[in-house]
Amino acid sequence: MLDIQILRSDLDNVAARLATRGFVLDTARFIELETARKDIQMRTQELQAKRNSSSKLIGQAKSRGEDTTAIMAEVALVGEGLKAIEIQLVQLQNELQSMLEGLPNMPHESVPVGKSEADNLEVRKVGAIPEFDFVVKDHVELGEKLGGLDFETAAKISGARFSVLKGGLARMHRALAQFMLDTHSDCHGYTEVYVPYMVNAASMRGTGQLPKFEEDLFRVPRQMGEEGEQNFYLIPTAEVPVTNMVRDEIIPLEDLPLKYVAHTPCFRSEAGSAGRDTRGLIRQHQFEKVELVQMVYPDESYAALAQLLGHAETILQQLGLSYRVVKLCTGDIGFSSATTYDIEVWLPAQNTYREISSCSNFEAFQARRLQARFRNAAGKPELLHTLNGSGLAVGRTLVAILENNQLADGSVKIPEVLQCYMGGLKILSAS
RNA sequence: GGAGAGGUGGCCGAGUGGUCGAAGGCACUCCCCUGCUAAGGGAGCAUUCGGGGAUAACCUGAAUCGAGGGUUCGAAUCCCUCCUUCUCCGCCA
Repeated sequence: MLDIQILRSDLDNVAARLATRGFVLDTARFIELETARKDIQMRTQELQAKRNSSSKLIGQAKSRGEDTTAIMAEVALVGEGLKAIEIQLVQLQNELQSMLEGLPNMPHESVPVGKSEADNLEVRKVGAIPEFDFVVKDHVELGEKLGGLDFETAAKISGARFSVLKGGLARMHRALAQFMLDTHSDCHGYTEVYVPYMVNAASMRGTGQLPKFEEDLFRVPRQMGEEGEQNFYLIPTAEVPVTNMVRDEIIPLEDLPLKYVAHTPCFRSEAGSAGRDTRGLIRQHQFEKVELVQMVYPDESYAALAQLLGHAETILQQLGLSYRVVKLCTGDIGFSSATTYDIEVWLPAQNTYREISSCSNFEAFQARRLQARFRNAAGKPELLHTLNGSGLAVGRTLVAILENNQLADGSVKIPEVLQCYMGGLKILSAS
């Protein structure tokens, strides 16, 4: 959520910056709502002040044993007027609030202006692209040949876009998550956390998935009390539960930065991407991810983003995978993000780089919704900056290893750093 | 699932209809005192949103005592619904 003060004081500039990401801010509507809000709010508060002071007088008069019927009648009249105008005020504030919640974050000045992913900026390429002297197989073929990847059974028990992993593949999948968790907590200073996979609506709202992106989520209806219904939502990323840990909190300055790593499943309905990546593990309703989350002092958030990106890259380097880092342009960054770097891993069978991590600085955008603050040197609460990034998406990492480490006979070399997680095994073969 | 007790400011903790945004304590900030031990005295110290002011200091209004609704001229205090925490029992991984 953007700071409404900025909208009030610098509306045209905000509109211009949002326009770079293809968002049209209805400035006329904002001004209209804001003007009405100001008027109604002032009138409401005037009446409330009158009621308060009169009620106070009644209290004083009664304690002296005086007659209060006249003044009470007068205040009752004020109360009537108040009821009506308070309803108006609440309506206006709700409209303003939902308009505000619908606005995406403003891109950082350093973000390249562009319309689509075609305009993203390649920052660096790391690692040589592997060459093969045989025709490469994709991960689906490799996995099925190895007997460890089974989409038909997954379709039977759940449906499309689910998978069953078996044997060595299942174990490598687990090994990857362990390796990532251990690396980030032992070497990069993150505290490992275990968190709920279902969260309430307030949490989804806090990190910006709601109200705008409900269609991408899996909702779990839940009967509450007599008639009330209160939904759970399956998390689309660990970002949601982990970042929400600081919702409505004031963190002591000396505790910053907070750095958390969590391994969770992620659930996405992918409503908008029917027909894309229907083959294989690339795009699933359920996948696993090791997520890095930081809450930091505002001045340090860009340094923290660079670090966090490096932490994610370390994993790819240690696995021996080739990748590139891309800075997303204004037209391609996510709703809540001010700056995003994607890490894309090389997939031989697709002959291209594919996203395996996304690292973002949200600045105060999430913190404002979350009321996630710290106490600054002057002792005043101030909004934190929040960041997160995948470190990494486990399923896609598995895909990358299968495809990049394949041998001519369809067996797959296990990266050295994973071998200790796999009982010393060096190679996956059909056996 | 059953029974009971709670949810108040950064923390602890008073407060059962009226000058309470809220006693007291702790922590913190500033000043004074004291040459020295986790000593004493004084002052300040919630958040959010408005209005004024230089988008300062500051002045001023409103809202907020788990959430939402209700009663009332007036609610932290009374009523209703919900959420949540703790204790005991049951059950279970």
